[in-house]
Amino acid sequence: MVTIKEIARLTNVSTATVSNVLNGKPGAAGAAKAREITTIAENLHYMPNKLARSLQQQKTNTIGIITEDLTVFNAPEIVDGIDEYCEENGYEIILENMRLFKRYNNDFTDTPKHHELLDLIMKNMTAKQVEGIIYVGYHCREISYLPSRVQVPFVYAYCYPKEDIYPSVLYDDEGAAADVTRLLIQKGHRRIGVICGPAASYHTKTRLKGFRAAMAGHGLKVKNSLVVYGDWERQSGYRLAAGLLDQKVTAIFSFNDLMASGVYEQAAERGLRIGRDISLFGFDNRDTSEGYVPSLSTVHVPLNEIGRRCAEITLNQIKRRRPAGKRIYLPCTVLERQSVEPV
Amino acid sequence: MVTIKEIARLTNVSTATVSNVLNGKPGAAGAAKAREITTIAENLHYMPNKLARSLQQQKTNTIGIITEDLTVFNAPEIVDGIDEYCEENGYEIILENMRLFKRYNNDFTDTPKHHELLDLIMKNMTAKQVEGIIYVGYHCREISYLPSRVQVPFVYAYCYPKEDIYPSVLYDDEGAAADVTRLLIQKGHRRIGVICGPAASYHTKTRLKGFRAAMAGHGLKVKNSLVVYGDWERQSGYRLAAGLLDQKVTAIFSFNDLMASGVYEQAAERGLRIGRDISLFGFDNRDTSEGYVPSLSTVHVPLNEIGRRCAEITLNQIKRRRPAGKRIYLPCTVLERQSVEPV
DNA sequence: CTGAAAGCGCTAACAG
DNA sequence: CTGTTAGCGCTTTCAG
Repeated sequence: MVTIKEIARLTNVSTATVSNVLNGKPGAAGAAKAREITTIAENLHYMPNKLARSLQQQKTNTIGIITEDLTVFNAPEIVDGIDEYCEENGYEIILENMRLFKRYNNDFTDTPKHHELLDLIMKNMTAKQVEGIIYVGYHCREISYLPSRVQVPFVYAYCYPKEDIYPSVLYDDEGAAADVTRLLIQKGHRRIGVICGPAASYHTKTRLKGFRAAMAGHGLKVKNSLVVYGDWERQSGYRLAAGLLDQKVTAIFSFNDLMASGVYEQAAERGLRIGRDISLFGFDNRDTSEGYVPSLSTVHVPLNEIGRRCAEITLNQIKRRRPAGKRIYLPCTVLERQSVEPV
Repeated sequence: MVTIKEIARLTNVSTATVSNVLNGKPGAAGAAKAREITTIAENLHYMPNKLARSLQQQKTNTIGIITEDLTVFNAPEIVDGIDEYCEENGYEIILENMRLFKRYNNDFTDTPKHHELLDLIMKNMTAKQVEGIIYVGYHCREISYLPSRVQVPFVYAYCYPKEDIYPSVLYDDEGAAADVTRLLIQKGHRRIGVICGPAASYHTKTRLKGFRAAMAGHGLKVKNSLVVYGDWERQSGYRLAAGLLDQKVTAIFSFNDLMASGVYEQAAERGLRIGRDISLFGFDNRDTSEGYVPSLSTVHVPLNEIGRRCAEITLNQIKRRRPAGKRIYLPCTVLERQSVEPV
C-alpha cells in the first residue's frame, strides 16, 4: 500500500503538501510540482487510507444498519433505500444482521437474549464510530427492549419503539385498508370477506381498523363471520376462502398477497373465476402478484421510501438540522388490477 | 467518547498499561491497579476506537461484499450466509450495492458504465482496507468485465469470471435437473414437458443439459415440441402450460417456481389436478412453493451455503491457508412434495 | 511489574 | 506559496 509519505519522499516535498495537492487545496504547490505529485500518485495507484483519514478528522461518514433479519422479504428493499439515500449524500453503510429468524427458530419474542445481542451489536457499531444507526424490523410492531446506551441518532424502520423515544418510519396500513375497502364498495360490493393475519398482529389490527372505518363510513355493517384469521401463508388463504365463498361474498380482501394466491386456488377448484365471479384484493404487492392470472389488485407498500426516509432523518439529525420527529406513516399505493370488477 | 488516555489520567498510569490491562495481557499491572482500571473503564463505558486500533494493527478484520442488486431474491440469502460465516470467524462485513436493476432499467448488459461503477466501488473498499471482497451476482452468468486492480482476495458468488481468474461458487444446475428428470422417469413419466427460461440464459442451458442427459441415460428421446421457453414469470408458465397439456404430457418440469405457479392456474382451469392428473416440478424452492396446493416439488438451491463457502474461501486466502480454487459447484437438494405422483 | 516513546496514515494550524 | 509540527486513539517495543 503506497502512502502519502512515500509520495512525499519521491517528490521531495512534505506529506502535508502532498495531502493538500491531492485534496485539491488551491495554491498548495506550484503548478509544476502539483502536476508532478498527482502524476506520481496516479502511477503508483495511491489510495488514501480512510481509516487514517477518519481517525484524524473524527468523522467516518458512515451509518450503521441493524436488520432483525435480512432474509425476510421487506428488509432488502428497505436497506436498498437507505443505501441509495446515503450514497446520494456521501455516506456509507455498515450492516449487521441479527438473523433473528434463524437464531430463534422463527418463533422468538422480545427476549433478554435478543436484548443482549442488540447491545453487543450497538457496542460494536459505536466502536466503529458510526454517526447514526437505523434499526430495520422484520415485521411491524412495537419494540419494547431498547438499546441501552445510544450515543448517535437512532431511527427505527418498519417498527417503532415504546413511547416513541426515537423516531420511526412505517407505512399507513390503516389508510390503505380503508382505501381498498372504499374502492370495493364503490364497485358495488357489499358482502366483503376479509382474510386477516393472526389476530394479534399489528398489521391485522390496523388494517382491520381501516376496513371497519370505511365500512362504517358507508353505513355498512361488518358481519363477524366474514372476518377470518389466517397465518399469512398461502395455505390459510386457500382454506379460509372456502368458508367465505360458501357465504356468497362478492369480494375478498386478503391482508397479504400470499393468502390471496390461495384464494385463486380455491376459486379455480370451484370453477369460479377471479375478477369475473369474485373480486379479490391482496396486500404487499409482492413481485409475483402482477403475474397472477388475472393479475392481483393489491397495495404497494413503500419499503424503499421507508429506507430513504429513515436515512434522511438520520443524516439530518447528524447534521443537527432538525429535531427528532416522532412516528411517520408513509402512504401506500392502491394498485387496481384485473382481479377486481364491479358487482 | 472516553478514550484510553482519559482512563490513564484518572488511574495515574500510562496509556500503555491501560491498554494492556484492558486487553487482558497477563501481568500488565498489579491486581489492585488492574481492577481499578477495569472498573473505571466499565463505569465510563469505555469503548475502544476500532479505527485507531485497525490503523495501528494494520488489520481491519473486515471483508467487503459487492452485490449486483440486493433486492433480487437470491442476494439476501447469500449475503446472510457470508455474514454468518464471518461472524463465526471474527470478521465483519461492509456492503456495497450496485443496484444494477434500478440503475439500468432491468435490461442492462455488461457495459463500460458498469465496469466504471465496479472500479469505483473497488477503490472505495480498498481505501477502507478490507481484507477480501466477495462479488455477488444477481443471476448466474459469466462476468466479462473484471475489476481492474485487485489487491486482496476476490471471490465470486453466483456467477463466475472469464477464464476463472478468481474462484467462484455456484450451484450444480445440471446435476439437479438430471436428478429431477430421473425421479420423474422412475415414477413412470415418459412424456415430460419442460418449461425453460429464456434460451440464452445460463440456467436454461445447464438445466436443459442435465435434463437431456438424464433422458438419454434412460434411452428416451426428447421431443422438441415439449421443450418450450418462457421468461421466468408466472404468466409465461400459465401460457406455455396450455400447449404442453394439449400435447398430453404427464409431467411438467418448470425451470422455476414462478412459472410452475402459472401451471397450477392453467391446470385448474382445465379441471386437472396437479399431483393427481399431472405431475409438476419447479426449481428454486421459493418460500411460497411449499404453500401451493398441493405443495410443489422443487429444487432447493444452496444460497446460504454459497455465501458461507465464499466467505470460507476468502478468509482462507486471507490467512494464506490454501491456494485459490477454481469454480465450485455446490449440490442442490431435490424436494419431492405432493405435486408429483407415479403415472 | 510499569511507563516512555514511537508510530500506524492522514490532515489542520500555523509559521516562514 | 511551502513546510514544520502536532496529534487523532491505539498498541507495541523496550528500557527501567
